[in-house]
Amino acid sequence: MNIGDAAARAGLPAKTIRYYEDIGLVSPRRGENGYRSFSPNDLHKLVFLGRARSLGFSIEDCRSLLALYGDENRASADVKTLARAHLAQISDKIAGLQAMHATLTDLVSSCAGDSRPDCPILKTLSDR
Amino acid sequence: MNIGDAAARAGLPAKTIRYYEDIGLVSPRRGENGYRSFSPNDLHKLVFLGRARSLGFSIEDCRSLLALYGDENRASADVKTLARAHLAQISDKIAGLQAMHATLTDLVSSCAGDSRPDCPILKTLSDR
DNA sequence: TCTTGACCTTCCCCTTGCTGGAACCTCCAT
DNA sequence: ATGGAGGTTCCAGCAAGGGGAAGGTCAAGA
Repeated sequence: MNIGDAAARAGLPAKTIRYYEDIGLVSPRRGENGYRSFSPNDLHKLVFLGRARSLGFSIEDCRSLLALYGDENRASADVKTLARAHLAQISDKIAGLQAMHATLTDLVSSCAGDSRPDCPILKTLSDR
Repeated sequence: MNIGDAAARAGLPAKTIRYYEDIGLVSPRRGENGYRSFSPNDLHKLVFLGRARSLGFSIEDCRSLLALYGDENRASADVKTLARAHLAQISDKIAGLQAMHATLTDLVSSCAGDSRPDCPILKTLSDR
């Protein structure tokens, strides 16, 4: 299967797949013509990667997850640890964003939003 | 005031301040020796930038905010519009992260996390 | 057979918002 | 005069790809 089909089936841009090959996440064979040839297993990996990425796992996490997936003797504890660490990062991000959101919501609601220059948003940002 | 003092007072790394000068957000004068010399107004801008950045505004948003701040004839509506757009982006990000969080929480809680290889997390990622 | 258009290849630069480091200059205190 | 703590520039790199150029290949239609 050529990269275009693999991309369509995996739901990933071809560019992304090439990048994944570049960094060693997948290693499709090459045909006589130099085209990448994706096996069902390669495709499967790509789908796996797409899902892991859509859950916010970093590329390095994905590399670890793929390794664990391929390891018959893995301990599910290792997967769980990785996922929990990621979960904690997500929580942190959410908390940070919610703090921003709260502050900004206050500021926005206190701003008249008319043609006059007075603006509590700018005032807050520039306050001494 | 030299960059080190400006950095300490603004709560920004010196590197960041040099970067901000590079992209035209601040324009401190230069002394005879080539050192940057920050005026109180420059410092004020840096503090402004630090706060805006900490609220998640992009550099380009910061540029606009600074321009609005310096414009006596601004309409507060323009500031509000900018802030609201940013708020919407934050909301989107939060929603995305919360969806990830929910999914991952489910997966994590369903994983035994022991020494056996069976793992619903990997199973979900690799499911056909 | 020729050509056209879709697909593939590599390559390098661009993005965001900095951060680290190398090589070098300047200032102040001893 | 010398040492160390500042400052300066420039270059490289991070995540995770995206854009686009220059060129090779393949399959179908005239």
